[in-house]
Amino acid sequence: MGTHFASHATASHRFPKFVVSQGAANVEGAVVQRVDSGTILFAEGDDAECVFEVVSGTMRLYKALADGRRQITGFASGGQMLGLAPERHYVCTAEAVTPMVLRRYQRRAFDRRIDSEPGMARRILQAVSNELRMAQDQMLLLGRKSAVEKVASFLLRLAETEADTETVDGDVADRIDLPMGRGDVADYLGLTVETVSRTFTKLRNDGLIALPTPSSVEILDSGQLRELAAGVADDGGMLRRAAGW
Amino acid sequence: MGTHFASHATASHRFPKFVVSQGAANVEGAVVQRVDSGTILFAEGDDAECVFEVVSGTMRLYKALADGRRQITGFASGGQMLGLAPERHYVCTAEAVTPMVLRRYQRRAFDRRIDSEPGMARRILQAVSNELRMAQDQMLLLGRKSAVEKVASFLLRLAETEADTETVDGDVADRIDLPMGRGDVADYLGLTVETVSRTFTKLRNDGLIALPTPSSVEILDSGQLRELAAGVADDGGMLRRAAGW
DNA sequence: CGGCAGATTGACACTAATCAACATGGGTGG
DNA sequence: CCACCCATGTTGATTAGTGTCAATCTGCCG
Repeated sequence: MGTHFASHATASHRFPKFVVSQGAANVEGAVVQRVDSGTILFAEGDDAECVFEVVSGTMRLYKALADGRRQITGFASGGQMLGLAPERHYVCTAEAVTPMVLRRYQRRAFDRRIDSEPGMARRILQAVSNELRMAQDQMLLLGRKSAVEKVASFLLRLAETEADTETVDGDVADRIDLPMGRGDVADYLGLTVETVSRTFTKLRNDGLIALPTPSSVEILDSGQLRELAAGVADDGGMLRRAAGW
Repeated sequence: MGTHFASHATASHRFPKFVVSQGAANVEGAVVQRVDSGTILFAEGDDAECVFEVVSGTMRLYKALADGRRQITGFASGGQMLGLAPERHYVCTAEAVTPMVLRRYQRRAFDRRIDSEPGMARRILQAVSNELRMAQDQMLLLGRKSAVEKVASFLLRLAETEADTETVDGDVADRIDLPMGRGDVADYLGLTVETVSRTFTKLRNDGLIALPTPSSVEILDSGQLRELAAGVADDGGMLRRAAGW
C-alpha cells in the first residue's frame, strides 16, 4: 500500500452537491423523489430520519477517513433499501452515481409498521442479514485477495445481479454495464484507479473479458474468471515456470 | 500484497478439532456447552440449526479461500450471539480461540419466539445491525488503512470493549489482554504475522504502547493512537524529514 | 474545434509479503 | 528439577505487488 494521500480524489468527491429535489407522488407514506448524479442523499453521522428505496439508478455507499481516503462499502440499485438498520445515525454516506428515482419513507412511520405488522421486522431482518453476508464477502475480498482476484470477483458479482434482474435462471450475464467509473470501482475494491485500469487491461489481454467501451464489459471466459475470484491462486503458471516444474 | 500462498497457516488452522462436547444444564430451551480451544463450532456452509450465545471465552469467525488464505471477520466474546441472521446456512466458520462456555438454542425455537414475541425480531435486528456497522468499519480498515493504522484501530477497539464490560463510562482500558495470537490478529487485519509483530514493535519503540508479554498490551498514548486509527496520515514526520522540510 | 473529465499507459517508489534465522517460554518426560 | 522441545513471536534481508507521479489518449459536450 502506498502513502495514502488522496491525490486522486476528484472535485466531485470533495465538493458534492447537497441539493435534494423534492418529489411529488405520495403512495402509502412514500414520497417519490428524483435526484441528480453526485447528490448526497445522506451523510455518515446524519440523523437517520428517512428510509429510502431505490427505484432506478445506482448509489455508492461509503465511509471516509480524515484525509479523504474513501472505502465504498457497497452500491445500491434496483429495489434496494437504504437506512434500514435501526441506528440513530446513518453509518455511511449515500451519493448518487447516476440520476436516480427513489421512494422515501419517514423513519417514524417505518418503525410503526415494524411494530404493528408481524412479518415486517422479519423482512427487514432478512434484508439487513443479506447486507451483512455481502459485507463479510467484501471483507474477505479486501483483506485477502489480489488485484486481479478482486476485479474478477467484482465483475462476476455484477454479472450475477444483472442476470437475476433480467433472466430467470441463476446464470451470469455475458455483458455488464458499469454505471460507476474507475474511481468508484477502485474505492470499492481497495485499489487505485490506475491498478483497476491496468487489471482490466490485463484481463482483456488474457482474453477473459472484452471492453467495447470503458463502461461496458463482456465476459468471455467466466470459468477462468470464477477460478480467479475463488482464489485458486493460479497465476497463469508463473510459479511453476519459475521453479521449473 | 504477496503471492498469497498460505505458507504461514499452522497445523491448528488446517486440521482443527471438530469435536463438540455435549452440555448439561438446560435453561428455557438453552443448553450450556463447554468446548476446548481449537474446536470448530460450525463451519461456513453448514446448515444453520443452532444459535449460540457466548458465555465466556473468545471465538474467531472467519471465511477462507481455496488455498487457505483466511479472513477473520470478527471475534466473538462475552454475551455475543452467533448465527442470528436467518440464513439457511452459516455464512462463516466459528472456531474457539480459548476454552469456552456457550449457550446453544435450537434455531426452530428461536424462530418461533421471533414470530410470537413482538419485540424479539426488533432486538435481533438491533444485534444484526450492530454487526453490520462493525463490518463496514472493518471494510474501511481493510481497504484503506496502512499497517500501523490497522493495528492502532484494532487496539483501540479492544480497549473500548474491555472498558465497556469493566467500567461504566466510555473511557478506554489502559491494559488490554489479547486472547488471540499474532496469526489471528494478522488474519483479522489483512496482514501477515511478521507485519503485525513489526508494527507492535514499532508502536512500542515510539512509546505509544508497552508489551509486558506478547499477549498483553498497555496503552501509553491513546491520543496518538487515536490519531493513527482515524487516518490523519501523520507518519511521525518521516515524509517531512525525508524531504528536508 | 477546443476543452475537459475520465481512462490508459509508463517509470519509479515504497509498503508489506516472503523467506529465513533466531529468541522466548511454557509444558513434558527423563 | 532440569533439559529438551515445540509453538509462538521477533527480527533481518530481499522482493513482489501496488501505489504514486506524470504523460498521453479518448470521447463527450459546448
